[in-house]
Amino acid sequence: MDKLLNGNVPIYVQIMDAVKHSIVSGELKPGDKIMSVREMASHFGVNPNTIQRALLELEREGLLAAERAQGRYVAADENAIENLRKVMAEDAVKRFKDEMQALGYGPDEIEKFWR
Amino acid sequence: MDKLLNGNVPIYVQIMDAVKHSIVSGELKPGDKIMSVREMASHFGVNPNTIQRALLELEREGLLAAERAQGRYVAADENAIENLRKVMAEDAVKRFKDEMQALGYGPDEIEKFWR
Amino acid sequence: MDKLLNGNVPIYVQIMDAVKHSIVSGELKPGDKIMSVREMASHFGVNPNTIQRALLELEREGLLAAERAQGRYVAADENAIENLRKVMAEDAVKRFKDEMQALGYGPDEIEKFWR
Amino acid sequence: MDKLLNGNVPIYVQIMDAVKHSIVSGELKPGDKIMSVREMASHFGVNPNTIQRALLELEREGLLAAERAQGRYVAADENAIENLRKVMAEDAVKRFKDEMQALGYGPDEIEKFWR
DNA sequence: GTGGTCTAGACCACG
DNA sequence: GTGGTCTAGACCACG
Repeated sequence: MDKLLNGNVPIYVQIMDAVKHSIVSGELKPGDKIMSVREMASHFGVNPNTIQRALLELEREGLLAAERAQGRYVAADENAIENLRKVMAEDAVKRFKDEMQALGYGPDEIEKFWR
Repeated sequence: MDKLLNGNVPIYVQIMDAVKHSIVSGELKPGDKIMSVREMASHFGVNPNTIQRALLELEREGLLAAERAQGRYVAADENAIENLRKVMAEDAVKRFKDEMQALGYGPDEIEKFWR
Repeated sequence: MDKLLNGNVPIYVQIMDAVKHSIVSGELKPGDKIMSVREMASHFGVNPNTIQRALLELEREGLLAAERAQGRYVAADENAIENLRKVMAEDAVKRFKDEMQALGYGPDEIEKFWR
Repeated sequence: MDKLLNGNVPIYVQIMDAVKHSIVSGELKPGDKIMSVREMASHFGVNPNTIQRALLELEREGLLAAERAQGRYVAADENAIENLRKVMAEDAVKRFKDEMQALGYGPDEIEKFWR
């Protein structure tokens, strides 16, 4: 019997994920200004420092950029976004396969669920 | 931008899921005695009442049964377990498809990730 | 000589029964809002958790439904209520027959008490 | 919504009832010796004083009698027992009718449950 | 306000 | 020992 996960994914990582989803889904396009730290903090109901950390991390990944006194915008170009989408999809696929395997379904049997 | 999930899956549901996984994976077989309420409580680090609730729910689903002073055991037969496995797999498939769609992949494009 | 019953019907079952009686007697009609958990707890002089358990059980039976922040209401329609009334009556009949049999009255002899 | 009964039938009355049932069912016949106070106390898991009170009450009703150093026996004759049976049955009938009425069944409708 | 979840801990029946 | 019930009380999400 496994241990519980009890939601131990850090909030700032969840924030990063939400922003990434907004980007790959096209809701946010290259160059678009994103919400201010304060706005996001109240939107998600978390501390502004937590938002700060998530956005800094996303800057390091090259997805966002900040311009002093102008706010943050999407820095990734179409190419980078397409890449991100692929990586996130592969992640989802991996998690899915693991889940199916835990249920006792081998790679071949998964096909059955597609027809 | 979606709201955060912030781990709002109730602990008792997570416990139910852990037990179900133990059953469909074959770790627990029909008739097997499961851990006592107190054991599970200390194993998962939660209150015995939370375990109680999860196990009662699983009894209602017909997966477990209790015998006073003897403990609980797996009440589902092979058939019921096979059924549960299928339902859980279909659930996983649905969640996966939703996730892929959120990333902008249509049903057809998902196929690409299998070759 | 039988053992004593010593009132071992759990309180939450007694609560369920009280609510069911209110419903089949027409005191509570389909769609009617019922007392809040806290109100019932103080009305019956028991812990809110005990009420909670009784009401959850009744939800599972489809008699009640809850709307977050709005309270609970009677979810059963006239048909379901009529059905419940029948089931409860058959239960009462069965208990009565058992009691009469314990007193040494066969099914035929019970008729005498009706004229 | 009614108040709960919460098992408020006094234990000594429940004991009386158990003895009466043993008598009308024929398990105990006129003249039969019954269990000692101590035996009954341990059988029912209650205080001997509670048994004492129940048996004294039954003596007052003429059902039992005690003989110093010999124990108690059934003092009622066949006639008295037959009478007791009738009274208890009428009680059961009354309680049953009340229950059915609470469920919304009139005296006539009760007949339906007999065919 | 409402219901939903959870903890901490007690006491019971049963074998 | 085991599961079953109950209390007291906290904290949460939701509107």
